Amino acid sequence: MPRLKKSFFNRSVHVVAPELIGARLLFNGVGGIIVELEAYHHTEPAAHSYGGETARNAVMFGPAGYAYVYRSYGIHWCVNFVCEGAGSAAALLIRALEPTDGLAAMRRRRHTEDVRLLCSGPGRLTEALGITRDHNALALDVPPFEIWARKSTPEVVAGVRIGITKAVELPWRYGLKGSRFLSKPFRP
DNA sequence: TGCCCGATTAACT
DNA sequence: GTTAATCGGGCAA
Repeated sequence: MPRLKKSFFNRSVHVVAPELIGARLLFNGVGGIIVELEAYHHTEPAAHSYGGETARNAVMFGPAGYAYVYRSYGIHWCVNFVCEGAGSAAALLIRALEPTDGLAAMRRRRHTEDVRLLCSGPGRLTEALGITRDHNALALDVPPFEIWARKSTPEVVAGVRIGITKAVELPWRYGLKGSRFLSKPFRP
């Protein structure tokens, strides 16, 4: 399967999102299958880019195919894939992986043996992969990032996003149906 | 400069 | 189900 190039991300965030479910994300060789993500767009108030460009969210306003990393609750790091290209300020928050590569490194960083607790959550997966602010604005199509296209088309489900207080009704959360590695189940 | 609060998690009851 | 931890962005003063 081909490694995804920047052009892959240069489309509507809602086209890219379901195509990334089932894709493999590696960071320095550590990672797994993307099973959950959420879309954000500058036209809706839950997005960091909603209020316009600032020093923190500048990467979201740049070209597609780059990583936007931010600090969450002063404790965790979260990683997004910028989509749609300059001006759209759209991105996909990676929320959960099914761990497949570098399990030993993940267990060491996460201080747990339980494979279900390694990457099931946006803050957990960045800790497991070793992603921090140092990696903000890195390109997604060259190391340390590697993103591999999925081999088949999985069943994708959608639902409302998690942990937000604005635009709560938008069904912009995407997941791999039936995965046991989701950060939370999807409501039927 | 000060204050509020968040795209979360883990450890509680 | 509830809550502490922890800190930088964004905005009011």
